[in-house]
Amino acid sequence: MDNNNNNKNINNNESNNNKDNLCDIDDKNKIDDENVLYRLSLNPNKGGLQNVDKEKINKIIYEVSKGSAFFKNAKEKEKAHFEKIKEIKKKYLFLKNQPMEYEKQQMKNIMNKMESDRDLSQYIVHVDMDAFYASVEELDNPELKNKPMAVGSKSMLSTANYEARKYGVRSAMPGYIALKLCKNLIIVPTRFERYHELSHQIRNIIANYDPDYCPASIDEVYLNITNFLNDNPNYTPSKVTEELREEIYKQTRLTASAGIAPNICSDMNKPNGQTELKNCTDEILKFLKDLPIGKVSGIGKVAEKTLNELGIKTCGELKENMVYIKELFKPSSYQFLLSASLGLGRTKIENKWKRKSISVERTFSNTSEIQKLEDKLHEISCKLANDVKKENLKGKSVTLKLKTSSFEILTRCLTISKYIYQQEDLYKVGKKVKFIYIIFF
DNA sequence: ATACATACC
DNA sequence: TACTGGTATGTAT
Repeated sequence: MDNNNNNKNINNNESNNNKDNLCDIDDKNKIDDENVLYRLSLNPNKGGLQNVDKEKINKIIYEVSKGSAFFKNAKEKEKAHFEKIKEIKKKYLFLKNQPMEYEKQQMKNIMNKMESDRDLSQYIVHVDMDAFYASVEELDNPELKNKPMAVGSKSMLSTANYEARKYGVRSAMPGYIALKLCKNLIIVPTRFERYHELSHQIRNIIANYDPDYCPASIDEVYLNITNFLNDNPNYTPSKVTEELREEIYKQTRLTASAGIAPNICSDMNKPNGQTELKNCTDEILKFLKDLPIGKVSGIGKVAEKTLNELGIKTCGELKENMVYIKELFKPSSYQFLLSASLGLGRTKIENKWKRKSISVERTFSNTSEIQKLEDKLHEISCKLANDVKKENLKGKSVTLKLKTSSFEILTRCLTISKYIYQQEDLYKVGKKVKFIYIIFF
């Protein structure tokens, strides 16, 4: 959903006060609140909120959050990450002083090989609905259209309409903070059934262009229009995409944005409307050169910061530094970053999704009363048994997750010898999962 | 196999 | 008053 969009837009422009100077390791021994705010996507320096009084908004957000347990927890995590970064930086400085001639040549070979394997034959489109939940609510209640409105609750918002965004309200923001920013904000509760209904409708339209489309979330789909283009030679990729978006609008009165690219690097960024990246290596590399790494799907706040601290801010810089990345990161991270730096994604769209887990979680007010906790366990085991039954599933590994009042997450897992699916069994195993241990230690 | 962190929407 | 909920994957032990 647009969660991601908002976060990704808050990217690092010139605002980084760390100067990514590799010699200032010791100066940066302290974690200031600004770092924590960035971790929470609330960095006062970063934008993403056009035409708004950023300073005022960020001040309000900071004032509301700073003393909270939530903020403290984030600060602890930030500290831990900072220690990790220090280690990586040390190694990096060492490597920078090595000639690395052999490794550099090797990296060139690897990249050349990957470049020659690049598949430019496919046209992949990524379709993403605009402010989906909020747009659906406006659709069903047009009175909301010109008023600041968000979908969710006082605890958490899923998405906000554009009117609300003017005030700095956005997805993944607690509703009570949003209300501080915009006291007239209307908060509408979620209606998942309705969103799913429309999601279905939209997918049916998309199926006309690629019956093997792949849903990425409730409001996002990948499709391969190569066959459609072959069957309809009078179309261009952007014409297909335009028509597809128009068709969605005609049938649902909802708008969508889309990216067109030769592989799934189209999930790198999604501005409004549609953007086409031509099936041409030079175009791709040009596009990537100045693309902030944080825009890459799969690089979140933490990885972005780690790389930024190494002086790597764009995919172009990432590509130049891959020799070092190979040494500094674990193999799978290295592989991922290498592909990202070259703008290589999957060229095939697989929609044979198989679920690997199913879960239910609920947040409740602080308590250490054993009875209340057991009641909660009962409640979630009922919901879980219900969901499991609906999908005709069974499993033999049960994980219990507990969030403390200080926002620490504890998990304990128990794998048993036979598959279970009934509520009573789920509850029993849930209780066995070192439950007492979690609570008291 | 288990615990925890990160990422995405 | 109040910072979600669901799924996947990576990393460390």
